[in-house]
Amino acid sequence: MNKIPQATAKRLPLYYRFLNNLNHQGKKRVSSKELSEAVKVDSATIRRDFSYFGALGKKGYGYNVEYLLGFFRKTLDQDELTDVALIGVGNLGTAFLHYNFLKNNNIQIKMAFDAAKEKVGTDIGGVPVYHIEDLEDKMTGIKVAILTIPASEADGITNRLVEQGITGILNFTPARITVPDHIRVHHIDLAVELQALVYFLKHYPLSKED
Amino acid sequence: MNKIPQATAKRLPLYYRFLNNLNHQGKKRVSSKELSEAVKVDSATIRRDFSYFGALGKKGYGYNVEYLLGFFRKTLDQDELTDVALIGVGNLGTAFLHYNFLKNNNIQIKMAFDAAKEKVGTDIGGVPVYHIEDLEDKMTGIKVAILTIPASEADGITNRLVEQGITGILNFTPARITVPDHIRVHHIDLAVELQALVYFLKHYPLSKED
DNA sequence: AATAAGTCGTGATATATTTCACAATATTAT
DNA sequence: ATAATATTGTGAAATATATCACGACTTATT
Ligand SMILES: NC(=O)c1ccc[n+]([C@@H]2O[C@H](COP(=O)([O-])OP(=O)(O)OC[C@H]3O[C@@H](n4cnc5c(N)ncnc54)[C@H](O)[C@@H]3O)[C@@H](O)[C@H]2O)c1
Ligand SMILES: NC(=O)c1ccc[n+]([C@@H]2O[C@H](COP(=O)([O-])OP(=O)(O)OC[C@H]3O[C@@H](n4cnc5c(N)ncnc54)[C@H](O)[C@@H]3O)[C@@H](O)[C@H]2O)c1
Repeated sequence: MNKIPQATAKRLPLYYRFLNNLNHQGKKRVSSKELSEAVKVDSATIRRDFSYFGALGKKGYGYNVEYLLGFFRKTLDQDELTDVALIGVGNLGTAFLHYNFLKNNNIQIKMAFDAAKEKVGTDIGGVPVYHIEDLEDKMTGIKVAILTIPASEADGITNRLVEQGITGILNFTPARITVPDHIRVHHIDLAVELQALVYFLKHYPLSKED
Repeated sequence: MNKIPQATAKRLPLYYRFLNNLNHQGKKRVSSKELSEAVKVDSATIRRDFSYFGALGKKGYGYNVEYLLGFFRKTLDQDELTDVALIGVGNLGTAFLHYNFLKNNNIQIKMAFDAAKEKVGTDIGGVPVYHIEDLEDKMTGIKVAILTIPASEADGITNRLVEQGITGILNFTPARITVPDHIRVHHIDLAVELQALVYFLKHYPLSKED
């Protein structure tokens, strides 16, 4: 595809969500300056981001909310549904199941797996929980997994997911898992985020928000 | 302080944790190459990161695990305890309370707040839950907060936190909150992370891990 | 119709981060 | 001892990202 910078790609879902809000509020037009205040991204950065997709706005006017939203809906494939499996129905996994990302987007946790007998067979937030031994049977066709198991289990389960044909993993365990090159892993390391915040507070006082 | 790049600062807690692991395993030395494989960061980047703190290794040898660990312990202020308050004891907040980041570091959730009567007065994972109305009374001295309330409540609570003297917020709500310049906010937007992962899978196939 | 105000899209520039590649040095093997 | 091997620390180059600043165009106002 075209060359959308990764930094831009990471902001797209954010723009999408705020445009959706504006649309629900009945707003018809929006400037990069207004959007900037809402999402806390510099207005020049927003204009640059949008410009990778062509000229979406009008000089002197701004952007048409509905048009922009429709454009991003296509670009972000909001019309295709992506099914996701969640592995590890513990504290964190259970929170995700209750939340379910479905709310206003195109991503849905379709099934969950756990090793504990008492969790298997239940239904949390409308998502069935299967035994981890049934992973290979049940998970056919699912390409994305959320990992919320203990760190010690991460490598073993990852290998099974790779075998099964996964293409993306959102990893909440502190383990840095090893996968073949064609598989994408995003790590969200909550303890590291908290430590980094504290480090910044002590060592970079008064700096601006990030 | 000196000029540690932010990108480097964000990796420090990660290095620290892996060095800790190595130390527990009884390992005495480690090379940037080995560390690179463990944390999935290019070895040149690791050497560059370390070099901001001076010459911590020995050519032809690598790094002494114990020495490096001691160095980072001081640098990351692992000896000072940072107290944190959590606001919003719902699905996500409860998971964090059970986890408590205390486990192997210097950060501790000291108290939690919620608006729901049935949660107030309880004790989750050893952390007392107070009523949100008592925020100003109870929270004296605490400089960091984790926000796990509904998005609609984010602005109001943020203002109260700012009044109370907070300096850092880890915000899990989808709202982009507004704060004065001297306050640092890190957003962790789980829905955005998942959407971004899916976007990358569809539009950047076969690219390497990030 | 003319003027003023607002806003985009983007070339140019600034800043930040990563990676290459190699001299210098340490360790290990013979 | 000597040679072979390993590994750091860093200048230089490459890449990535953010921001400035302004011409061109749109809309609103008089
Ligand atoms: N809870 C948090 O706030 C938090 C914060 C940061 C990181 N994490 C990380 O997220 C992960 C999950 O944390 P948690 O608090 O939910 O832990 P948890 O212990 O509550 O949940 C883990 C779940 O995984 C299941 N499990 C264990 N082995 C399994 C296997 N082989 N296959 C399938 N399921 C298996 C367990 O039965 C349990 O239900 C951990 O790696 C933790 O370090 C959690
Ligand atoms: N749970 C998830 O997996 C998940 C994922 C992504 C984002 N989030 C975001 O995290 C936040 C929390 O999510 P959740 O699933 O835990 O929601 P939740 O509804 O389970 O919990 C919210 C809690 O906040 C409390 N609360 C409400 N108003 C309050 C106030 N004014 N002061 C103090 N407490 C108040 C409620 O009583 C409740 O206990 C939300 O903003 C949500 O969008 C959650």
